[in-house]
Amino acid sequence: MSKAKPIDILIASLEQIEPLDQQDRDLLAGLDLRFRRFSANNEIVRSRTSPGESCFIVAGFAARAQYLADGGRQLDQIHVIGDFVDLHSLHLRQMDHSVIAIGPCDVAFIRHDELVSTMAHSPRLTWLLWQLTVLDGAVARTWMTCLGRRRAEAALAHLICELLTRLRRLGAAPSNRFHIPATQTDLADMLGVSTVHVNRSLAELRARRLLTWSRHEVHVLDFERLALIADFDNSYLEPGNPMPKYFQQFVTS
Amino acid sequence: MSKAKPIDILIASLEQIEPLDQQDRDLLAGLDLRFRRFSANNEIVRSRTSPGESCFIVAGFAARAQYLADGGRQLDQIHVIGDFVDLHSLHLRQMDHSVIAIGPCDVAFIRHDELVSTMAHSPRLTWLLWQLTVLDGAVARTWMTCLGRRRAEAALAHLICELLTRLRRLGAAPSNRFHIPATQTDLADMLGVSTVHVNRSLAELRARRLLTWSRHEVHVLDFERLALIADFDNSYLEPGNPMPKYFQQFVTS
DNA sequence: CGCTGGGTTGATGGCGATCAATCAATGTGG
DNA sequence: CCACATTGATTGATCGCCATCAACCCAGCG
Repeated sequence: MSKAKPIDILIASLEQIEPLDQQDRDLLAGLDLRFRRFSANNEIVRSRTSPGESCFIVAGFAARAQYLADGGRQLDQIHVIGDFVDLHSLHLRQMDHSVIAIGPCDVAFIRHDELVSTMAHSPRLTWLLWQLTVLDGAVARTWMTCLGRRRAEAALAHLICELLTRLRRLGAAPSNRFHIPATQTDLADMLGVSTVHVNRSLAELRARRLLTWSRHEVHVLDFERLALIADFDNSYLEPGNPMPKYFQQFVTS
Repeated sequence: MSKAKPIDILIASLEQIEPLDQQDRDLLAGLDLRFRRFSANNEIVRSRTSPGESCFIVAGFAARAQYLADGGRQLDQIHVIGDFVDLHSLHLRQMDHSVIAIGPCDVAFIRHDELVSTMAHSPRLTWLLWQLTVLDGAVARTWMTCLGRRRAEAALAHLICELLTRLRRLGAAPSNRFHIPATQTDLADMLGVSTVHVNRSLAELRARRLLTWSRHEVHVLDFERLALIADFDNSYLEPGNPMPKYFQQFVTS
């Protein structure tokens, strides 16, 4: 685990879903990666463009953002290390959203043609990458329910539960503490409320002694109760179905 | 087009993205379909189950729904004829949402094993089905922005613009009129507001002479202005990238 | 006919927006 | 080392969107 190469981060992320065989790992390890560091609020992928590469997060946090005519923005989803944030561009003729850095963020890019030929050699990787986009949809739907039907405090609690659950799985949240460089402005754009209201919702969670959040350091004091007021159910974060056998047996046409 | 068999509806839907060759059409035509009619508010696919089949809409409307602990629900997306609404269950170990009928709805089910072996014979169908799930995500993100950052009236206008755009493409909205059996309660659960407020937002749109909506018959009078207040941009509804050549050349391992 | 589900309208109140001020932390140039 | 600027967090005051409760209408239907 120490001195993990960037590609190992992606491999580990995929193996959370399903174990890879050595051949798949070799295929991935053979990929030609381009690296770049972004600082807060910079665009990793720009809306309305047609990138020739997809990217995953090597370090830090990123988010998907849609911009409005009035200059406002909605953050749809927050992504953590290992997330293949821009698999979508493989299929989208034009990006419907931007991917932006939340705090400093290291990103690895893979050219689409390389990605495709890798998949052509591995039904399992094809299946897994497809699945990533489907699981992504489940996260999106869950967040929609927060936006549409929960009050800001509950939605914020839900977001924190989700982040903690995901980071804990990566071993990045020892004793329910984690670092996240998001500002209250970022949270406001995520929750669809004003920064002032985020501040008050957060103050309320603190007052209830459910968590502390200071200087970008979050400490969840009572996950159980936090999950309760958030109406949080982690099953949407679970891995999906393993690849069916039949999928393996591709026939060259 | 007349007397279309149910599978032709799916084929037409896929060919909106990319033309199929005869072999792919034959593969689809050979699928064993199970049909069932649902009436309003009945569950086509139930949340938290693990279906062994996926389904597409043959006639009518359906929606994805997530339920809350307090008994409320959020409708995440409305689906129309030809939509492969439940491709997700192929990948999800457990459904994170229900699919319910909005008004009477005819649905065709395909067993997962059949679907998978069909894909195993056609990289193009694999690519297209994957793409459907990705495009689905783009629609979801766009709706999130409506939920988070638009007032009810604008969000409602946006929803109507989306429906009209999709139905027009299917030839199901002659002269900007279409039928939809959704009640104001359904719209409220979609928009994340109360039925009373839906009623008032709708009244406002009528007062501005942008549309009429009565007895489940919608007539959009001024699409341009409706799109303007909705901040509607249809590009997220466009087809995605065609299958890259390399994807074709699967290697049997 | 009365019942029922949906649509419409009014009154009242709360959540959250907006404007504004203050404060804490950090950075910058002199 | 200190004035000054900048960024983000916090708090108060006021306002508006939308929830909630309640009544009423209307069409379809047994």
